[in-house]
Amino acid sequence: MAAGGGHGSGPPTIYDVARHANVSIATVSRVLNNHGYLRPETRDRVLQAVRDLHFVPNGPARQLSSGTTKVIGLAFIRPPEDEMSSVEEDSLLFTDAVVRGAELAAQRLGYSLLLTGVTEGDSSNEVAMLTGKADGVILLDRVLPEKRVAALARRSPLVLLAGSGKPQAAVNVRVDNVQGMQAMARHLVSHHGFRRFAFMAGKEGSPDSTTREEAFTDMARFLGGEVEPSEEGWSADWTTAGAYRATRARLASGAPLPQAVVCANDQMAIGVLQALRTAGIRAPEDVAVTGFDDIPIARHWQPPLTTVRQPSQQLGSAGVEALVALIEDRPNAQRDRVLPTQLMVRASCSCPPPPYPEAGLLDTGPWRPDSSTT
Amino acid sequence: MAAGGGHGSGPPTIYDVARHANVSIATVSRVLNNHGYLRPETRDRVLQAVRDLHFVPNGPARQLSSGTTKVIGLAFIRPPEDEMSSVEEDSLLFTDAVVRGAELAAQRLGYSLLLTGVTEGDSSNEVAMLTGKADGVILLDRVLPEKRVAALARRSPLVLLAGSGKPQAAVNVRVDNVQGMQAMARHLVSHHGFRRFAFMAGKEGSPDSTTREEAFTDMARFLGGEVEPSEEGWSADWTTAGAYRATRARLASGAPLPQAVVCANDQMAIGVLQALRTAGIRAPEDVAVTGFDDIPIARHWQPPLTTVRQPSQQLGSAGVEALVALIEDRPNAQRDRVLPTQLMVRASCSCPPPPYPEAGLLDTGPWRPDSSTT
DNA sequence: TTGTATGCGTTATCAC
DNA sequence: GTGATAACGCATACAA
Repeated sequence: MAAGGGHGSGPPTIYDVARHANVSIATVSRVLNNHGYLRPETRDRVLQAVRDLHFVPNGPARQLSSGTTKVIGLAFIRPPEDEMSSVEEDSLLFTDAVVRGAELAAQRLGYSLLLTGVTEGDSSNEVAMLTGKADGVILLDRVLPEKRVAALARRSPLVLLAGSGKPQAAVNVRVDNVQGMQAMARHLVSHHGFRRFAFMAGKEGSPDSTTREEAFTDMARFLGGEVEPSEEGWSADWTTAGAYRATRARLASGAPLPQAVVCANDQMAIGVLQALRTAGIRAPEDVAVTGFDDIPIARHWQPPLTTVRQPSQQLGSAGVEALVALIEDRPNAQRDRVLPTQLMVRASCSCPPPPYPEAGLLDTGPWRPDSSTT
Repeated sequence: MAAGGGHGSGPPTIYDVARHANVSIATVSRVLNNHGYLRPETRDRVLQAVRDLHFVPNGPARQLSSGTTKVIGLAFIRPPEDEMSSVEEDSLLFTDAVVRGAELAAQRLGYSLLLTGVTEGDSSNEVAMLTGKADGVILLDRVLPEKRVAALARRSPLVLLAGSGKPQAAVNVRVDNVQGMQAMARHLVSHHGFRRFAFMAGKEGSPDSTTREEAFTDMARFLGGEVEPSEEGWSADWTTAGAYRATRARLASGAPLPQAVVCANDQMAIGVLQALRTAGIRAPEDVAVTGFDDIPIARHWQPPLTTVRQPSQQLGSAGVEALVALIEDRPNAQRDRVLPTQLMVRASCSCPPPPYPEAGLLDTGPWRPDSSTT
């Protein structure tokens, strides 16, 4: 109720401005919003009053009256604080990049971003509340189970980012997992001649992991390769530590190793590499290892990681654009959008390193994007 | 005005809930906010109605009425889009980390974060507008000139993050640039015996850059070293690309090189390293290079970067905490807060690498924090 | 061209 | 315990 900060007797309102300029509040509102035509003289008087009083419009009042907030809510999963290795910390870059892209697009379109990190167990209706504060909501990577998504979508414009792409309830913007993994399979089978693979899956039931696994497995088999069932222990929970443990266990079993381990993300690929190194197995000479995402350290790792790049920033931007189209009811709104991925060939698949390992780093950074698809 | 999304006839209000539960809106408001005492029976009826109707309170209305938004505005400088190298884009930018920390603290304290990137020329009163939408505002680095800061502080609780610490108008939360840079100077002069330095400054007028430069210069000179004036071209705009260009220009001038280039942040250090490499100059053998921030890729770079770690996330958290204390008028509010920094000694200063370069990567990753101050 | 009056959905102050 | 009802600050339909 009270202004709260000891900042005088509350901020000035349009009433104050109106009095100061000898006009009505309607006139003030008009000049503030460039509506109707006013005598320039009046206009100037109002603007002067605005400056004199350091008037700033009250957001909530404006929003309440206009029925629109010009705010976009973005919810993302915040990992538990305790189990964050440095590699995990790096992985947050994906989220950060998405946020950055979203903020940029929002700004361009005249919206602001309301950020909401939700912890795994969600607990409260934190994200439902977003609905009341924003004109639309973006959900990043499965912050909500599908049922609740459908419910949300009924109440507010909604965009799902980096999800499975299945929910019909909302607009989906995601990345082309299938294309990326197919390119990977082609490269490993056709270029390197590998036949025996293992696929390191992410968290059980994760759509991203499932999609990537299926895409790789299908294509590899189609090309004559074979993939160990992930029940053989090739499964972790997206984390480096998990993949490290899984790989060590697998090594201890004594079963013959595959020629290549294809991982559902970069963090796990790094875990696999660590485990191999610890066991004295060379990569990529003895076993090739690949990842997915192209997190920043991927190209700085030893060996530099062959992986699939996904455009994180664009994902954020595209999400906001889709949402705004939805909010503003534009007909050209695409119900779904799939962003391309790109195979980044580096050394961990046993491709030879380029002459100047870091020459490309001022540019987009790959040693060499895959060219087999061009 | 209109509901806008074709989502029925507008979201339900407390009136709808009241009707559905056969009570008055006052009662609904009471159960929603846990005020006064109500008959449990009534309470349940209302809650049931809330569920039935999927009611979510209208934020703006609530905010207008209560006079508080429970929102914190965070403004940061957004680098020009065209000037974003992969290092800028991919690396956990200092800004991203701060945002993350801020979001976390805000959530804990019951606030949400409203993000506003401001482009260099500021142009509009974007950040002034924040004042009308949030209970308080955080300004990251140098988003506003000092005069406007003072004006803002008069109108709203205000926290300056990573600023000079000078403005008395607002609360300052920052990092101990001086201590970090002094440690760096001591290490380079006393341990390595370097005498001739250059300092690569960040954006002109940025308090962080100025402070770091002064701290390093003063200490280095005190220890008998000399530092080229930054007018000699050792100045960029915090970016890798800028530092790369500046360094190339400097090399082209033919002037003798310093023994070490100390940079105001990691991104620029990387730019310097790139430029040196391109020119066939070895680092750290011919010229040592150091950074500031300890962004994640710093320790993965070749050579791994000697730098000063600053607790970026904590900076964000501390900023929010200080702001909330200000907003809620708590007396224990510290006017100023300075977070410690830590010198991270790696290879780019020509210190020898540790036996297993990547051994620490599953942990927090530094090779070796500086021990000269202990 | 400008002023008057009403409504936006809540919270909170009264009465009952 | 619960129900009317007056703000909150702004936008806007309708008058003038």
